[in-house]
Amino acid sequence: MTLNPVVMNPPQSYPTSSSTIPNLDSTYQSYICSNQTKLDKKGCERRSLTHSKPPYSYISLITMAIQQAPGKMLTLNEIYQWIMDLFPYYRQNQQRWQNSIRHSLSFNDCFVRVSRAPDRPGKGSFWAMHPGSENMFDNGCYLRRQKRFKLAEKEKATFQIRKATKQNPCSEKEKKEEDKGKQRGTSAFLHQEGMNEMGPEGSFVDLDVESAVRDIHYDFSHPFSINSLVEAGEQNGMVYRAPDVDASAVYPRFYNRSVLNTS
DNA sequence: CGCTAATTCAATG
DNA sequence: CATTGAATTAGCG
Repeated sequence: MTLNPVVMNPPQSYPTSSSTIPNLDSTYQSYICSNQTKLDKKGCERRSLTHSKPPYSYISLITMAIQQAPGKMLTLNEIYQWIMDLFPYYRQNQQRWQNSIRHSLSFNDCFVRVSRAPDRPGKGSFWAMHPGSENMFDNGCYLRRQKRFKLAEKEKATFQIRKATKQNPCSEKEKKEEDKGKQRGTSAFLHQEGMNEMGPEGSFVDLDVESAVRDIHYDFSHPFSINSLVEAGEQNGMVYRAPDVDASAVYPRFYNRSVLNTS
């Protein structure tokens, strides 16, 4: 899955409608631009639009969260946290959007639940990307994908990730714990079975979670990837700096909604 | 405008 | 926390 397609140069002009959002990067830049505090005609400081709704679908947000994770898998709460840390908008109405996140995780085949192995106790299971969903956003990060990633009923019923062991840390914290521990050993694997007509080899396929989940060619080192942008933001004290543009012209929908919600 | 992806409400385990 | 359904909203070709 590549959320940040081949756009080496940031757009000189920003999209004027949601239908022209080319990819995650310019989308993010535009979003940041729309969040700049402005002064209204009376010179009064208008509420910062930091809380405007991010131009990403829940599918995109979840995918980004999981991909930026060292272990390429996160627990529900870690996903919530990542989203809230990056987008202030989601610090509000948590009950509503978090329910939507849960619905997305369960409903979309691109997300697979990874149950915890005995050696990694904790609350809730992990969520990872299905290995076959890597090209979901190849045509750019749209609010809506062209096609939904859907598994055949056959595969859906038999495919599942069995366990997440310490070989698959999902956070920096756990990563450290793992480091002082040992390396290979317990089995973490993708488990597929039931395809009897495929013979012994095909009827039971074990794939290492590490290769199946972690080694998907994510490309987040791209200079304009969201991660790079986020890092840049953090280095600037989370003070997003962007060209001065008219936010309402970029994302009128988000802009207006935010204004209406101003409290 | 039509198709269908995404979001929301919410019941149930 | 996870799954599912039904109804509604809303991107995008």
